[in-house]
Amino acid sequence: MGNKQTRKQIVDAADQLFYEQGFEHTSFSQIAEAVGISRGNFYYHFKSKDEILDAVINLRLFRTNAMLDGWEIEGDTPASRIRCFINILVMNRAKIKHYGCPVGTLCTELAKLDHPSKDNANELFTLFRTWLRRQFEQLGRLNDADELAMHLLAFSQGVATLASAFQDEGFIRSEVSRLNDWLTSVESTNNTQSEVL
Amino acid sequence: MGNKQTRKQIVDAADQLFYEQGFEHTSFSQIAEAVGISRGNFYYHFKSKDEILDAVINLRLFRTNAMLDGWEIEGDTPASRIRCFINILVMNRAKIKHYGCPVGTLCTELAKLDHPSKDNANELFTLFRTWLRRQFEQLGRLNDADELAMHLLAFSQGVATLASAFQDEGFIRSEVSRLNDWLTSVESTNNTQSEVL
DNA sequence: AACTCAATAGGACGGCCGTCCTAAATGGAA
DNA sequence: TTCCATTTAGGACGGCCGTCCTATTGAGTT
Repeated sequence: MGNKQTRKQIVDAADQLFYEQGFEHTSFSQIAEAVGISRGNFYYHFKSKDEILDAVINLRLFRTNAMLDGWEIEGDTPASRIRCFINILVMNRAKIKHYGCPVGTLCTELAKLDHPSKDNANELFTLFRTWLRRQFEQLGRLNDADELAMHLLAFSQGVATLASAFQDEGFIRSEVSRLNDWLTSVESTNNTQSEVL
Repeated sequence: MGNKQTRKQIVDAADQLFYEQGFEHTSFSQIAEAVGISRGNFYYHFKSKDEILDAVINLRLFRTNAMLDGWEIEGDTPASRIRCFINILVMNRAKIKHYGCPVGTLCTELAKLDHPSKDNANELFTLFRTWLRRQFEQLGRLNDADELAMHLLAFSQGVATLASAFQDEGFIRSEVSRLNDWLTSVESTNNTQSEVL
């Protein structure tokens, strides 16, 4: 069932449009135009718009998992792996300036819509949280690994939100520099001591 | 022109609905029902939905200004005034858990819609930024007052976003406690030294 | 009581939305 | 070539949207 090629194109186009314009604001016509297919043909591949959303979220979950797995190989120390995470802010700074964080903005929108798929979207956050927690545990912070993970996650979110509001890529760079200093200080302290954020 | 009473009711209802459901997702019918007037009567008070949005943003700007002015009187030291800001996270934790930060979520939505009023909404952030910067200056941090203001603003945003995604009020409390510790450390260092966040 | 004008109710309008239906095209298997 | 299942195009549908129009209400003035 379903031409996998076309289906993939639809999900990719929806993924991008949902990010740039939001889920609700994106119409079938726009996705159809982006893919180059007719509007009516949609319902051969998906029964509803919500089903496309689920496919987009699953795609993002898959990509995120792959990215995190890649960092496990790439970084040879827990700290360097965490720096991979911190660096996505810099790497994606142009898009973040325009559209904010793909995870945060989607979760925020679905929460306001009280959308059935909002928990699926929140799972994206959980993915990062769990992964970061494991890195901090490997760093020796057994007692507060989850706290540090949430802390880092929260601050990244805030940086993305403000960078978008103030249209300021420089802010991303300077705050990432701060974050790296913070991580260095976390590395050099034992796990009973609590850093000042 | 315009019954000020009804107009105020419309703006108040829209303010709340825009916060809880988002701007785009809120319809005239919903606002009309909330106020208890007919849908057609709207256009006597406002020419368009965008005009209501502008009125809502102006209302929020006014309220924010009043709140900040109040804190200037309430807090007798710059640090205690900043703690007023930090504390709104705790005070509004129930609503934040459900709907996120009213400023951040609105700015994010309008940015995605590329809405003409997005700059007006961003002015809400600027209000906080400028006020916080002044407090940090009065704290003696002349060199990095704006940086500290943005830093605090960003982190508050992130806390609100994650608290909403994970439906976790406890996270707000613990991160606010961290923020207060951070502020204490900022107080006790001179302005040439940069804290680790 | 007659008049005025701000304020309201209610519905008409064109448009786009998500959804659904059906006929046509496509392309590999027999 | 014929057949059949997959895939596509295109339009119909009901509904809600934001917008606009007009008749009516109602309170205050003279």
